[in-house]
Amino acid sequence: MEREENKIFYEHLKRAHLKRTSQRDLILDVFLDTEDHVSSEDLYHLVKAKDPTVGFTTVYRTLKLFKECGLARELEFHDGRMLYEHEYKHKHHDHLICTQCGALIEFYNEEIERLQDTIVRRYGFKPLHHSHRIFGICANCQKAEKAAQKAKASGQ
Amino acid sequence: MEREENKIFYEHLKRAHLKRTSQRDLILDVFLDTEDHVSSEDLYHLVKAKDPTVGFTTVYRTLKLFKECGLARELEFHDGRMLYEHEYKHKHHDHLICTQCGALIEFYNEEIERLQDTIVRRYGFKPLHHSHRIFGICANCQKAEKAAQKAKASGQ
DNA sequence: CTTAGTGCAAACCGTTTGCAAATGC
DNA sequence: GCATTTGCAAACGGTTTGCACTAAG
Repeated sequence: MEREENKIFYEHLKRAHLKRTSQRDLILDVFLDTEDHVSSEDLYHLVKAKDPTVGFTTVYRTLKLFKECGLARELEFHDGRMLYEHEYKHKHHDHLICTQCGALIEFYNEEIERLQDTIVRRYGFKPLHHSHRIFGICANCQKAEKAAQKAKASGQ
Repeated sequence: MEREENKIFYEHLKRAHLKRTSQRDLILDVFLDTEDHVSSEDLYHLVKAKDPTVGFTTVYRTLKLFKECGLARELEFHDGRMLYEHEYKHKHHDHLICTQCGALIEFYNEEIERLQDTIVRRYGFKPLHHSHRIFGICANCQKAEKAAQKAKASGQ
């Protein structure tokens, strides 16, 4: 199953005089099949399930290649780990991060993006990318918290 | 030289049944004398200059105490290191980060803060704090870059 | 047959912890 | 005296690199 992303990747390899290998092919396929966000570790395990001979280093380095050619976006998770998400044909967005369960909720706000532009202009700053994260408790965890409090109160 | 911050710290210690020590006193004084942003490493060296017997661990742990009592805010720098800045009587702000020289420029935008509120409300998300960083090249580095290009062009 | 990729193991690096000795209360 | 703190050294955990071997072009 050839996707547009495969072509983009192969062209990136050619452009940089890099080689197409079975490992890279597999890692790309597995990455494209993921949803949401994966760590290099996550992806490594998914790949290993299909071919146990692939090493972590290769997965790690291949993710860097995906980043270079615009297939993956790297984002800093709440504990300092890096997560990867699809970038190709995915609109830019930022994240709400639940510090309890780690859930990631994507948001996008045109107005904020516009305001950022006016801010950087004011400082003569040339923006390359940004990371806008709001940390807190997601709706689910709040519900669970309330239920736990209730149980505790009635138990006493 | 007793400052308001000293009182805040001592009260925090008392509240938590923690002890006031000469090390903690020194570390607080040195921290209060810093401007802008320091890493735990930076602060350690500044403290060590005044008292070489103080260990890194103590500085590190004391910074955590400052954070707890609202004297310091911890922020994630561009390479994953943590930086600390004064929080007491300092208005909330976010940062432009120069990926070339590491310069930090503070910005604050009322409108963005307001928009964040409406976003979290939409998701029933309870916000605790946020980190909004715009990475790019600061005005100074852009100038230096242009000068270098010019020099190269005339040299050829 | 030359250049790049792979996988292992080890280095890295800031952060964090276990512990025995020291200190505040 | 008891509980907390200190400073050392070592663990930690994710990331990154050196290197001998393998594979692509």
